[in-house]
Amino acid sequence: MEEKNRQGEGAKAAGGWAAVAAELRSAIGEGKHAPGSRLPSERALSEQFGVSRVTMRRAIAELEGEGLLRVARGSGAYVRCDMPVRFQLGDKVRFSKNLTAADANLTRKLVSARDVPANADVAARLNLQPGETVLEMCAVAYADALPVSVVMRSCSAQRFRGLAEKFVAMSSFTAALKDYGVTDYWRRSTDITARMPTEAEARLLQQSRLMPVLAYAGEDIDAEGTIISCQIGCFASERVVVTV
Amino acid sequence: MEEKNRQGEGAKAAGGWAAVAAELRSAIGEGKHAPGSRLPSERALSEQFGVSRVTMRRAIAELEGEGLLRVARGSGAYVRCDMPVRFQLGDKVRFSKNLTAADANLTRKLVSARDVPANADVAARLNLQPGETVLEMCAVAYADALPVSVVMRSCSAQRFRGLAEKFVAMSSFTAALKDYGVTDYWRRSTDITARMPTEAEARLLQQSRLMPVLAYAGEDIDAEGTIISCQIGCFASERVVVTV
DNA sequence: TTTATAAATTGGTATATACCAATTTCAAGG
DNA sequence: CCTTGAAATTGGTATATACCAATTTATAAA
Repeated sequence: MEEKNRQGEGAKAAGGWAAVAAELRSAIGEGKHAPGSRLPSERALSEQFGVSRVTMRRAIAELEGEGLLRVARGSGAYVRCDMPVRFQLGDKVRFSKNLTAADANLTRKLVSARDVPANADVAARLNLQPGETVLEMCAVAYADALPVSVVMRSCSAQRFRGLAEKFVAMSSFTAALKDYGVTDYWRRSTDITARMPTEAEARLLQQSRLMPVLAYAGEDIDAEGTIISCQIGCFASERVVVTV
Repeated sequence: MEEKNRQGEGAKAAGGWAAVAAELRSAIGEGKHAPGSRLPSERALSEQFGVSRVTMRRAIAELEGEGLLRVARGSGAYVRCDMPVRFQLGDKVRFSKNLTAADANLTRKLVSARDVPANADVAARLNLQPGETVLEMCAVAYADALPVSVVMRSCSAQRFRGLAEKFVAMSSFTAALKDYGVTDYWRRSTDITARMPTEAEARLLQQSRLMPVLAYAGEDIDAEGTIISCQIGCFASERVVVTV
């Protein structure tokens, strides 16, 4: 049926999707594919490299995971122009230039808000009884129109009744919280780890499902040490570097 | 040749690898596959779910990326027993119970050490001239035999000549640095982000290439503010939660 | 019993093919 | 010039099949 696979006796060095990925990676690094430009189609590339489309796709997925490519269905694969170049061909890593979040225009958008009974985890973190009603808000943060984080914020529904509406009106949590007697608040602690995004998160962050996110969880407290809210969210790793 | 694909008219709901992954995820969540136990082979599962082995593999890869499964070539796929359960079927995230790194037995092992000319990035961070020789050491940190991080540490080769040997002998950087007049040192700042591991990193961390790592970069300074070394490394996200 | 070897099992890679779905392109119509 | 809609392009998903590579299991030899 197929031509009796000749894996191993191939002429192309160590063959396989990894070799194809390495070759493509080098070609991009050498400027053979300009940043921002579109790569040839998968079908064309697979022919060019002398492999099947499946193998070609595997190689492309690898580079997408590295942040070198951005793949758009129906359109094509593009060389990322903000060139993170986090990877050096050895086993060393270089970080992208600090995208100065300072001078970026940060905005927030409320995606959803609803009252739900607190589960054990949230109840413990908010010092509430399990089952007590909490206001759960999902918001996306943007830096100059680019989404950088999506966060699920939970707080007592009793104490902060109507907070969601106030936030939408004022477009600021800090301002909205003032109506509840919270003049200032701080982050008590933050837990950070890395994981793959859910489909919803990838969509909200406008990032590939193959790129991980920087996940975090933490609680906000006011001057008296009372817990205001707890947050669980994630940053788009391709656009955010957290400095501690 | 094949039986004319009937995608879309399938009987299995929304069909596709995502549906298979969801079904398998639920089955595991419901305890139909005990933690630590081995799943049926890919070939058996694909038959059981009524999909091709390729599709089955895609679904399994998804769950491996979520940290639910550990896949071992030649052996099988196992349900992870430390069950992180970071994902909740909605769009919420729950964190694993803090693996108390405090009472874990932390050890370090030097993987490699060599003198190399500093590239622009390292030179700038160490306040050296580009091309000046730096000592580049690669070390892996273990918590109770489990690798948790791999780090590439660079420092001036002139000032810290023989540091690698001293570290191996004393098995402690802090102790070894005392021989160079460094009584104490601090972390100036740390940049954190998430990315996929290189093949070498995945091997050293004994983790799947489908699981991301928590990447970091930072510099150590002594009491006078002089830069001692700069580090670029990553944590195994499946085993580490960084608390800030 | 232990060791060495062969066979079976199981995941990993690769090919060819077919069709779906989103996007882009382009020609016709207003 | 703009809009509409068909056609082409391009990535996404799926099947069947074959062979490679690491591991495990069974078997034979010492």
